[in-house]
Amino acid sequence: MTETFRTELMRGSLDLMILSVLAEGEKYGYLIQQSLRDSSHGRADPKAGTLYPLLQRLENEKLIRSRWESETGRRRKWYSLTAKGKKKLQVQAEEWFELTACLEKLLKPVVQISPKPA
Amino acid sequence: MTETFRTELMRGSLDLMILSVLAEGEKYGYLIQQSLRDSSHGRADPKAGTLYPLLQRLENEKLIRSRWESETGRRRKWYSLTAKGKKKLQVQAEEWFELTACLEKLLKPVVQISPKPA
DNA sequence: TCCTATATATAGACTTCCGATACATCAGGC
DNA sequence: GCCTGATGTATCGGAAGTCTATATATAGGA
Repeated sequence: MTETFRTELMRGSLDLMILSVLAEGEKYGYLIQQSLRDSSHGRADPKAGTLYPLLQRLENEKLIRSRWESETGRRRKWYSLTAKGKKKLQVQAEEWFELTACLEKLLKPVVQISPKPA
Repeated sequence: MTETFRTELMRGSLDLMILSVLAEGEKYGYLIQQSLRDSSHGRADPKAGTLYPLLQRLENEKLIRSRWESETGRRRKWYSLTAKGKKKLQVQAEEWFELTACLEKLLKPVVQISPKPA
Protein backbone atom coordinates (compact mmCIF):
# COMPACT_ATOMS: atom_id res chain seq x y z
CA MET A 1 0.00 0.00 0.00
CA THR A 2 3.00 2.24 0.52
CA GLU A 3 4.06 1.57 -3.01
CA THR A 4 3.34 3.66 -6.03
CA PHE A 5 1.52 2.07 -8.89
CA ARG A 6 4.46 2.20 -11.22
CA THR A 7 6.65 0.45 -8.71
CA GLU A 8 4.26 -2.46 -8.61
CA LEU A 9 4.47 -2.64 -12.35
CA MET A 10 8.21 -2.83 -12.33
CA ARG A 11 8.29 -5.20 -9.43
CA GLY A 12 6.39 -7.90 -11.14
CA SER A 13 3.86 -8.19 -13.89
CA LEU A 14 2.39 -11.20 -12.17
CA ASP A 15 -0.71 -9.47 -10.85
CA LEU A 16 -1.30 -8.11 -14.31
CA MET A 17 -0.88 -11.54 -15.87
CA ILE A 18 -3.33 -13.16 -13.47
CA LEU A 19 -5.91 -10.47 -14.05
CA SER A 20 -5.56 -10.70 -17.82
CA VAL A 21 -5.88 -14.47 -17.77
CA LEU A 22 -9.03 -14.12 -15.70
CA ALA A 23 -10.34 -11.62 -18.23
CA GLU A 24 -10.79 -14.58 -20.55
CA GLY A 25 -13.29 -16.07 -18.16
CA GLU A 26 -13.79 -17.74 -14.78
CA LYS A 27 -10.91 -20.01 -13.82
CA TYR A 28 -9.67 -21.95 -10.80
CA GLY A 29 -6.14 -21.73 -9.49
CA TYR A 30 -4.63 -24.73 -11.17
CA LEU A 31 -6.20 -23.70 -14.46
CA ILE A 32 -4.85 -20.16 -14.15
CA GLN A 33 -1.42 -21.60 -13.65
CA GLN A 34 -1.71 -23.71 -16.78
CA SER A 35 -3.20 -20.93 -18.89
CA LEU A 36 -0.38 -18.63 -17.98
CA ARG A 37 2.30 -21.21 -18.60
CA ASP A 38 0.80 -22.15 -21.94
CA SER A 39 0.20 -18.64 -23.23
CA SER A 40 3.73 -17.63 -22.32
CA HIS A 41 5.25 -20.83 -23.65
CA GLY A 42 6.59 -21.66 -20.22
CA ARG A 43 8.22 -18.30 -19.69
CA ALA A 44 5.80 -17.21 -16.98
CA ASP A 45 5.26 -20.09 -14.61
CA PRO A 46 4.26 -19.03 -11.09
CA LYS A 47 4.41 -21.82 -8.53
CA ALA A 48 1.54 -22.86 -6.30
CA GLY A 49 3.27 -21.26 -3.33
CA THR A 50 3.21 -18.01 -5.24
CA LEU A 51 -0.15 -18.28 -6.87
CA TYR A 52 -2.51 -19.07 -4.00
CA PRO A 53 -1.35 -16.35 -1.62
CA LEU A 54 -1.48 -13.97 -4.57
CA LEU A 55 -5.06 -14.94 -5.36
CA GLN A 56 -5.99 -14.38 -1.72
CA ARG A 57 -4.41 -10.96 -1.86
CA LEU A 58 -6.27 -10.04 -5.03
CA GLU A 59 -9.50 -11.20 -3.43
CA ASN A 60 -8.81 -9.15 -0.31
CA GLU A 61 -8.36 -6.16 -2.59
CA LYS A 62 -11.75 -6.94 -4.14
CA LEU A 63 -10.19 -7.27 -7.58
CA ILE A 64 -11.40 -10.84 -7.95
CA ARG A 65 -14.10 -12.93 -6.33
CA SER A 66 -14.29 -16.65 -5.73
CA ARG A 67 -16.80 -19.43 -5.33
CA TRP A 68 -16.30 -23.06 -4.36
CA GLU A 69 -17.37 -25.67 -6.82
CA SER A 70 -19.75 -27.98 -5.03
CA GLU A 71 -21.31 -31.22 -6.31
CA THR A 72 -18.07 -32.86 -7.41
CA GLY A 73 -15.62 -34.42 -5.00
CA ARG A 74 -12.94 -32.19 -6.48
CA ARG A 75 -12.29 -29.10 -4.43
CA ARG A 76 -12.09 -26.29 -6.94
CA LYS A 77 -12.22 -22.61 -6.19
CA TRP A 78 -13.31 -20.60 -9.19
CA TYR A 79 -12.10 -17.04 -9.53
CA SER A 80 -13.48 -14.24 -11.65
CA LEU A 81 -12.85 -10.52 -12.08
CA THR A 82 -14.90 -7.99 -10.20
CA ALA A 83 -15.82 -4.65 -11.76
CA LYS A 84 -13.00 -3.14 -9.75
CA GLY A 85 -10.66 -5.81 -11.09
CA LYS A 86 -11.62 -5.10 -14.69
CA LYS A 87 -11.02 -1.42 -14.16
CA LYS A 88 -7.68 -2.09 -12.53
CA LEU A 89 -6.68 -4.39 -15.35
CA GLN A 90 -7.41 -1.75 -17.97
CA VAL A 91 -5.54 1.02 -16.21
CA GLN A 92 -2.60 -1.19 -15.37
CA ALA A 93 -2.45 -2.61 -18.88
CA GLU A 94 -2.22 0.85 -20.34
CA GLU A 95 0.56 1.77 -17.92
CA TRP A 96 2.32 -1.44 -18.83
CA PHE A 97 2.29 -0.54 -22.50
CA GLU A 98 3.72 2.87 -21.72
CA LEU A 99 6.55 1.52 -19.61
CA THR A 100 7.21 -1.20 -22.14
CA ALA A 101 7.51 1.35 -24.90
CA CYS A 102 10.14 3.23 -22.89
CA LEU A 103 12.17 0.13 -22.18
CA GLU A 104 11.86 -0.96 -25.76
CA LYS A 105 13.41 2.30 -26.87
CA LEU A 106 16.29 1.68 -24.49
CA LEU A 107 16.76 -1.90 -25.58
CA LYS A 108 16.35 -1.58 -29.33
CA PRO A 109 19.91 -0.41 -29.93
CA VAL A 110 21.20 -3.20 -27.72
CA VAL A 111 19.58 -6.11 -29.48
CA GLN A 112 20.12 -4.69 -32.94
CA ILE A 113 23.85 -4.98 -32.54
CA SER A 114 23.47 -8.66 -31.83
CA PRO A 115 21.94 -10.14 -34.99
CA LYS A 116 24.31 -8.17 -37.19
CA PRO A 117 26.29 -10.54 -39.45
CA ALA A 118 29.97 -10.35 -38.48
CA MET B 1 21.41 -17.05 -7.22
CA THR B 2 18.68 -19.59 -6.57
CA GLU B 3 16.44 -17.77 -8.99
CA THR B 4 15.85 -18.59 -12.58
CA PHE B 5 16.53 -15.97 -15.13
CA ARG B 6 12.92 -15.50 -16.02
CA THR B 7 11.98 -14.89 -12.44
CA GLU B 8 14.39 -12.01 -12.28
CA LEU B 9 12.78 -10.66 -15.38
CA MET B 10 9.33 -10.76 -13.90
CA ARG B 11 10.51 -9.49 -10.58
CA GLY B 12 11.75 -6.26 -11.96
CA SER B 13 13.27 -4.96 -15.11
CA LEU B 14 15.43 -2.68 -13.06
CA ASP B 15 18.70 -4.54 -13.59
CA LEU B 16 17.98 -4.56 -17.27
CA MET B 17 17.26 -0.85 -17.29
CA ILE B 18 20.47 -0.02 -15.45
CA LEU B 19 22.53 -2.14 -17.81
CA SER B 20 20.92 -0.63 -20.88
CA VAL B 21 21.45 2.89 -19.60
CA LEU B 22 25.10 2.06 -19.02
CA ALA B 23 25.31 0.69 -22.54
CA GLU B 24 25.10 4.31 -23.67
CA GLY B 25 28.37 5.04 -21.91
CA GLU B 26 30.08 5.45 -18.57
CA LYS B 27 27.86 7.05 -15.94
CA TYR B 28 27.87 7.69 -12.20
CA GLY B 29 25.00 6.77 -9.92
CA TYR B 30 23.17 10.03 -9.79
CA LEU B 31 23.44 10.35 -13.55
CA ILE B 32 22.09 6.85 -14.07
CA GLN B 33 19.13 7.76 -11.92
CA GLN B 34 18.43 10.85 -13.99
CA SER B 35 18.93 9.12 -17.34
CA LEU B 36 16.48 6.45 -16.37
CA ARG B 37 13.91 8.88 -15.07
CA ASP B 38 14.19 11.04 -18.14
CA SER B 39 14.11 8.27 -20.72
CA SER B 40 11.07 6.73 -19.06
CA HIS B 41 9.36 10.08 -18.58
CA GLY B 42 9.36 9.54 -14.82
CA ARG B 43 7.81 6.12 -14.99
CA ALA B 44 10.96 4.34 -13.85
CA ASP B 45 12.43 6.22 -10.94
CA PRO B 46 14.54 4.07 -8.61
CA LYS B 47 15.46 5.78 -5.34
CA ALA B 48 18.99 6.21 -4.10
CA GLY B 49 18.40 3.56 -1.46
CA THR B 50 17.54 1.16 -4.26
CA LEU B 51 20.11 2.22 -6.78
CA TYR B 52 23.36 2.11 -4.83
CA PRO B 53 22.94 -1.36 -3.33
CA LEU B 54 21.87 -2.50 -6.79
CA LEU B 55 25.01 -1.07 -8.34
CA GLN B 56 27.11 -2.80 -5.72
CA ARG B 57 25.39 -6.05 -6.50
CA LEU B 58 25.96 -5.66 -10.23
CA GLU B 59 29.62 -4.92 -9.53
CA ASN B 60 29.92 -7.99 -7.30
CA GLU B 61 28.52 -10.01 -10.17
CA LYS B 62 31.21 -8.48 -12.42
CA LEU B 63 28.57 -7.09 -14.76
CA ILE B 64 29.82 -3.55 -14.25
CA ARG B 65 33.04 -1.98 -13.03
CA SER B 66 33.63 1.32 -11.26
CA ARG B 67 36.30 3.94 -10.78
CA TRP B 68 36.37 6.93 -8.48
CA GLU B 69 36.66 10.32 -10.05
CA SER B 70 39.58 12.05 -8.44
CA GLU B 71 40.75 15.65 -8.94
CA THR B 72 37.41 17.33 -8.31
CA GLY B 73 35.97 17.86 -4.84
CA ARG B 74 32.87 16.01 -5.96
CA ARG B 75 32.89 12.35 -5.05
CA ARG B 76 31.72 10.58 -8.14
CA LYS B 77 31.89 6.88 -8.83
CA TRP B 78 31.77 6.14 -12.52
CA TYR B 79 30.30 2.85 -13.66
CA SER B 80 30.69 1.06 -16.98
CA LEU B 81 29.72 -2.28 -18.46
CA THR B 82 32.14 -5.18 -18.43
CA ALA B 83 32.27 -7.69 -21.28
CA LYS B 84 30.21 -10.00 -19.09
CA GLY B 85 27.74 -7.19 -18.51
CA LYS B 86 27.33 -6.54 -22.22
CA LYS B 87 26.73 -10.20 -22.85
CA LYS B 88 24.21 -10.39 -20.03
CA LEU B 89 22.44 -7.31 -21.35
CA GLN B 90 22.04 -8.82 -24.79
CA VAL B 91 20.73 -12.16 -23.57
CA GLN B 92 18.40 -10.59 -21.04
CA ALA B 93 17.14 -8.05 -23.56
CA GLU B 94 16.18 -10.80 -25.96
CA GLU B 95 14.38 -12.69 -23.20
CA TRP B 96 12.62 -9.49 -22.25
CA PHE B 97 11.30 -9.04 -25.78
CA GLU B 98 10.01 -12.60 -25.79
CA LEU B 99 8.19 -12.30 -22.50
CA THR B 100 6.86 -8.89 -23.47
CA ALA B 101 5.45 -10.31 -26.68
CA CYS B 102 3.55 -12.94 -24.69
CA LEU B 103 2.13 -10.43 -22.26
CA GLU B 104 1.23 -8.12 -25.10
CA LYS B 105 -0.82 -10.86 -26.67
CA LEU B 106 -2.64 -11.32 -23.38
CA LEU B 107 -3.21 -7.61 -22.90
CA LYS B 108 -4.14 -6.57 -26.41
CA PRO B 109 -7.78 -7.67 -26.13
CA VAL B 110 -8.03 -5.92 -22.77
CA VAL B 111 -6.93 -2.48 -23.85
CA GLN B 112 -8.72 -2.65 -27.16
CA ILE B 113 -12.05 -2.77 -25.42
CA SER B 114 -11.22 0.47 -23.70
CA PRO B 115 -10.80 3.00 -26.53
CA LYS B 116 -13.90 1.65 -28.26
CA PRO B 117 -16.44 4.48 -28.75
CA ALA B 118 -19.56 3.59 -26.71
C1' DT C 1 23.31 31.88 6.82
C1' DC C 2 20.09 28.70 5.16
C1' DC C 3 18.12 25.97 1.80
C1' DT C 4 18.32 23.20 -2.21
C1' DA C 5 20.61 20.26 -5.53
C1' DT C 6 24.25 17.12 -6.06
C1' DA C 7 26.42 12.65 -4.68
C1' DT C 8 27.10 8.28 -2.25
C1' DA C 9 25.89 5.05 1.29
C1' DT C 10 23.62 2.20 5.13
C1' DA C 11 19.81 0.34 8.11
C1' DG C 12 15.23 -1.31 8.86
C1' DA C 13 10.84 -2.60 7.23
C1' DC C 14 7.83 -4.40 3.91
C1' DT C 15 6.53 -7.13 -0.14
C1' DT C 16 7.18 -10.65 -3.65
C1' DC C 17 8.30 -14.97 -4.97
C1' DC C 18 10.12 -19.49 -4.38
C1' DG C 19 10.98 -24.24 -2.39
C1' DA C 20 9.31 -27.48 0.74
C1' DT C 21 5.69 -29.52 2.74
C1' DA C 22 1.01 -31.03 3.70
C1' DC C 23 -3.40 -32.87 2.60
C1' DA C 24 -7.15 -34.71 -0.41
C1' DT C 25 -9.18 -36.65 -4.85
C1' DC C 26 -8.96 -39.28 -8.99
C1' DA C 27 -7.10 -42.41 -12.76
C1' DG C 28 -4.23 -46.00 -14.28
C1' DG C 29 -1.10 -49.98 -13.78
C1' DC C 30 0.04 -54.13 -11.49
C1' DG D 1 -6.14 -53.88 -3.08
C1' DC D 2 -2.04 -50.97 -3.48
C1' DC D 3 0.99 -47.70 -5.48
C1' DT D 4 2.08 -43.87 -8.26
C1' DG D 5 1.34 -39.77 -10.63
C1' DA D 6 -1.53 -35.86 -11.95
C1' DT D 7 -4.86 -32.79 -10.04
C1' DG D 8 -6.10 -29.20 -6.63
C1' DT D 9 -5.62 -25.99 -2.65
C1' DA D 10 -3.00 -24.20 1.09
C1' DT D 11 0.70 -22.71 4.59
C1' DC D 12 5.40 -21.87 6.24
C1' DG D 13 10.09 -20.18 6.08
C1' DG D 14 13.51 -17.96 3.66
C1' DA D 15 15.86 -15.34 -0.01
C1' DA D 16 15.80 -11.27 -2.47
C1' DG D 17 14.34 -6.56 -4.12
C1' DT D 18 12.67 -1.95 -3.15
C1' DC D 19 11.17 1.57 -0.28
C1' DT D 20 11.64 5.16 3.45
C1' DA D 21 14.51 7.34 6.50
C1' DT D 22 18.78 8.73 7.72
C1' DA D 23 23.71 10.11 7.43
C1' DT D 24 27.48 12.57 5.36
C1' DA D 25 29.68 15.95 2.28
C1' DT D 26 30.18 19.54 -1.50
C1' DA D 27 28.42 23.33 -4.33
C1' DG D 28 25.51 27.21 -5.53
C1' DG D 29 21.88 30.63 -4.89
C1' DA D 30 18.78 33.64 -2.03
